[in-house]
Amino acid sequence: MKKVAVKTSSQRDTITDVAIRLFGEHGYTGTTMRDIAKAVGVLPGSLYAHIPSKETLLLDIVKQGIARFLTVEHVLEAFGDSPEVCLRKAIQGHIEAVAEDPQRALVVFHQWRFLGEPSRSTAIEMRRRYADTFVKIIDAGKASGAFSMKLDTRIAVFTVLGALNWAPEWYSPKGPVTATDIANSLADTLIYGLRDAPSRGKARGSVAISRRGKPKLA
Amino acid sequence: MKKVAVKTSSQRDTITDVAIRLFGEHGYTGTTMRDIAKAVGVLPGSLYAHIPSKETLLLDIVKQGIARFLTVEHVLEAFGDSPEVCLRKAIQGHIEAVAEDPQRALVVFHQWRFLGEPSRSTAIEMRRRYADTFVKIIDAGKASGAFSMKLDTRIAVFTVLGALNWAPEWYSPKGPVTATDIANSLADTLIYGLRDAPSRGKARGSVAISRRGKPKLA
DNA sequence: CCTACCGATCGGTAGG
DNA sequence: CCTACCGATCGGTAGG
Repeated sequence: MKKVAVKTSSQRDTITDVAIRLFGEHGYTGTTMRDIAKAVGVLPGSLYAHIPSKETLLLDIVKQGIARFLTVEHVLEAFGDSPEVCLRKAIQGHIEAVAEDPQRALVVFHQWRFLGEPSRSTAIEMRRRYADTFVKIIDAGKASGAFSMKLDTRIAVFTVLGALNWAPEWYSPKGPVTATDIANSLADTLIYGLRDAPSRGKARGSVAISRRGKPKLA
Repeated sequence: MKKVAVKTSSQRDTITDVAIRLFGEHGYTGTTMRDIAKAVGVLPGSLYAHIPSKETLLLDIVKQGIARFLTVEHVLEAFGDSPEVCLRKAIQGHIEAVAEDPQRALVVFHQWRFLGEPSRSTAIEMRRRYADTFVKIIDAGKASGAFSMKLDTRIAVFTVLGALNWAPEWYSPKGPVTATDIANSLADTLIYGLRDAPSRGKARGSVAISRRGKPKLA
């Protein structure tokens, strides 16, 4: 027995949803308002009865999209969790958000650049805050001994986020493996990879990663 | 004592180089021929004395770019190398190619979609061949026992390539860490991560990654 | 490589 | 949400 009144989405929601798909596939600059109008089923000018501009559409998608990813911040609140469990939960949350809408993830990861100021700075700050969740987990892991102390936190975070952010490029709900299995596979590889190992950093005889200056997370 | 005749690059090379930077920063569809002309220092129509079209410019950049990455295929020829050493060399080669020109890498990874057929299919085939290098290394590692037999090769390759392909988003030659150190850090994390571990695949009690069908590498 | 220009298309609007 | 349209800009070309 399913509720029949599933909530009629507003026309603005329809436009936003169409824009996510087109921005994801052809990029923001590669999508025209006429493309969106045609896919929605109205004439180009009619879109402006529901939205103020093309850029507002992108801003809404990016802001709500990053906000969705930011829900994984909750994993930090479970104090009982070890850094490994914390990282696994964060990876699961991230892949869940990707699987929920891979095209939206693509827009969030690549199209925010086309926002004008000050929207662009807002998006960058939200992304920075998201990355910071992973910084905290990895730093906690280094402190607890779960992860190698030889790790450069900045590079470790980019390694993890890189592997995760590539997922929307290949994930398909019709693919052979479920999102949950993908998340656990990524978590296994990344968590084991961050552990200490006798040979780490000795590959070319280097004692540790040499720095030219202060660490800095973009 | 340096040779003074450094080779005067042709105007076409200049145009291509400018296009790499603009396509990398604003995307193919976000860059106009007028943008390129202004940056080169000629009037828009003058570009067509050197190139046939905007898309030819993209095709050249993408083809030469992937070809640069394909030079890492050579690591497969060293039969004496263990899969671990092979993977480390491949990662080093990849990061070298990224560091050599991060913007070109960005175009190779994201702008090939805007090629029309049959160029697009050619680019996809070259990318598939590149990914196949990593498939072979990981399969060899699974066979030799270097990497976990529980690994799904397809997911493992995407994990590695995801971490590597994200590098141009954050790498800077003026950054605090050298490209060589970045490559070795990535190699450490990924190689250790792919090894077998008692708890792998047991995170949620799953015996192995369940499949809905046959494996398939995009 | 410039002058001068082409038809097509862009994001967006006035008025209903 | 449509009709009808705006000025700006697009990739590309002819002729020199």
